[in-house]
Amino acid sequence: MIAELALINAFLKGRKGIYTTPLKTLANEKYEEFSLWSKIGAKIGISTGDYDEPGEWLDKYDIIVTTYERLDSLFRLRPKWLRKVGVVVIDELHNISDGERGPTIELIAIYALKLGAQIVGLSATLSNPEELAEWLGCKLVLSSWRPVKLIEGFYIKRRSIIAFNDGRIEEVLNNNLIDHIVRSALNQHYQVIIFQQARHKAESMAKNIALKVPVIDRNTYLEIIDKFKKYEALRSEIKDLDKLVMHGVAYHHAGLSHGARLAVENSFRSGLIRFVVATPTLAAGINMPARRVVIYTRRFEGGYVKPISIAEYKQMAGRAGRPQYDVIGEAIIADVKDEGEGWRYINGRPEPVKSALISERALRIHTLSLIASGYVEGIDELRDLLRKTLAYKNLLESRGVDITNYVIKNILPRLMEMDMIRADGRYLYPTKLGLTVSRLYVDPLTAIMIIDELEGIGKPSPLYYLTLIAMTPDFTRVRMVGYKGLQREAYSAYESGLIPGPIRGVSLYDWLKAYKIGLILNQWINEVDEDYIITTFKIGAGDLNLIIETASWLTYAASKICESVGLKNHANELNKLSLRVRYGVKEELIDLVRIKGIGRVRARLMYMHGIRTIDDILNVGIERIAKIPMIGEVLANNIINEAKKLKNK
DNA sequence: AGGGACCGACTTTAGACAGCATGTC
DNA sequence: CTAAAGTCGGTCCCT
Repeated sequence: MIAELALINAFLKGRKGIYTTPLKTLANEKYEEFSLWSKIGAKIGISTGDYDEPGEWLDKYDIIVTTYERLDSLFRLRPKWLRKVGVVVIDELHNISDGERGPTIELIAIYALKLGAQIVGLSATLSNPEELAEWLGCKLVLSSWRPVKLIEGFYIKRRSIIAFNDGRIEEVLNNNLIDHIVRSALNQHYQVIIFQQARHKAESMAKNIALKVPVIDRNTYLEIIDKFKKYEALRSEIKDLDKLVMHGVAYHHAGLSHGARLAVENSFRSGLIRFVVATPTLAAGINMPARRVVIYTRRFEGGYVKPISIAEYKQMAGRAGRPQYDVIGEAIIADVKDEGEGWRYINGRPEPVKSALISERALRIHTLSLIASGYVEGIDELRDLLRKTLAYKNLLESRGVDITNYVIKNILPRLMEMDMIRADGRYLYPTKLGLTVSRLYVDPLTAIMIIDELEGIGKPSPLYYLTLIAMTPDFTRVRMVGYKGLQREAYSAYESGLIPGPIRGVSLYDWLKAYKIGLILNQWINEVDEDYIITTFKIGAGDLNLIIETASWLTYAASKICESVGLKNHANELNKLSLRVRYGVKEELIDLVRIKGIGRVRARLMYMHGIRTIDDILNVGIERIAKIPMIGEVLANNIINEAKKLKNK
């Protein structure tokens, strides 16, 4: 409400407002919510990687909803309308301590301050808001109001009870927590979300629960299956989840396709599904509360098992209680080692957030962007700006270290070696490469790895390019399993020149991972069926999507990077490859797939029926197109119209 | 010979943003 | 640094 007041206040004064969130789904949600304000004439816009409207275009909107990275990218492009921005709202501000994405938030805040905009930071899990408010020059507003009362408790196995913080004790029958939770939920007719910390645990627990729950009625079951079909979950996913939803149970994690996730969320919200076992995907953002939430707290990380943070726990506990239906919500911790730990989760404050703008990677990326976008034109200016960061403040206070020295002595020279930045006395300016890299939103190191590897080699195969981009730091964060057995195969591929060797700084495992990603993408661009790919490579549909998305972005970026340093042949090859990755097609279908309404499957069918170019479509006549399987008259008509449009361009 | 219980070695472990130009099957 | 589940292949025993 406070954020909305600030946005509307700015609008009434003729200023623009920006609302920035960590997730695309959250951005969509806010965009829809804010659309209400069109009643008073405010024009609402959205800008994420999914819907782009290039920088200058957004001028027509009064309130713009973005993701953090998108806003950072907009600030770098410096469209003229930025002058008109009166307020920047940063949602889920605690993310500032996230190692990957926190630095982006920090930079957004700095840019906004530089614009003189009012900043509104929002967070429900922040123990040091005073510190952040002071840094941002904001006034702190605290509120503990919550639409539904939250009661927290934990399971004490030794005594076979759940102890709640309102003093209530709940007996656990047979000392079997999940059995008890399921039984009470069935008796009292409420829904439960269980948070596990590993995908396989979420899946196996969902299967166990399904065994304890009677089959639901057939119509409800069919309704759920319909949703999976409507949202376009893959056949293999429906097959896996079928036996669970039959009992009103499902699992939910990022390995599922977007469609399968939507189907689970939607079925739960409409009460068709009673139990969902999820990983922390459901903790942030998605509006899917339940009367009861059960939380497992142990996660394997960095070589051993450790408990999740209080902040993470609070984030998940916050899912308990549905505003329209419940008077209270209950969060139950399932696996504390003793009572002390239980109370620490319940009564403890979330860990104070600290700046993450201290890693070499983050500083490299953002130092380049500051100079490339012209916010900083000299060393002294750079130093002044860095002194405004939270990182500067945190490091000076905790260790007496001045981070600006590190940037100027280590990061800056490295960027100059990469020939992305040049200095003229104390004046700093970007090279063409530096400018390109910053605009493409890639890590400078990614660009250097690509250039170094491709310089001086001829025309490698798609697999070579794909393995290369999969090795870059912008890609290695993608999860991948089952690559250890590929060592021998990878070496022989390397020896026959099919793939690049491990580039300096890339570990053996990252190289093998890259090879497996290369193999997967190579299948994808050769039109192998999605279901077949995920089964043979043992990855989730969601994982495949992430790989495709990332590869499509990075092949495009690689193409532009090659172009900027005169590697023209590679630029052309990579450009073609990026289209092939985006659509999952062989080269001969690139022309057809440009048409709205035609993807990889229909394009192949048309090709087999002798329609191979846009000209063919315009020449053969509607009957022949409508006769092709999966294409009817309506679609054929649309296809012809779209082809005409493309032809006239 | 075939089936199944059992055992030990080995593998794996959360999430999700970004370019560009417009929809997919 | 505080683990646990699944997979795979082999062995042993019974029918």
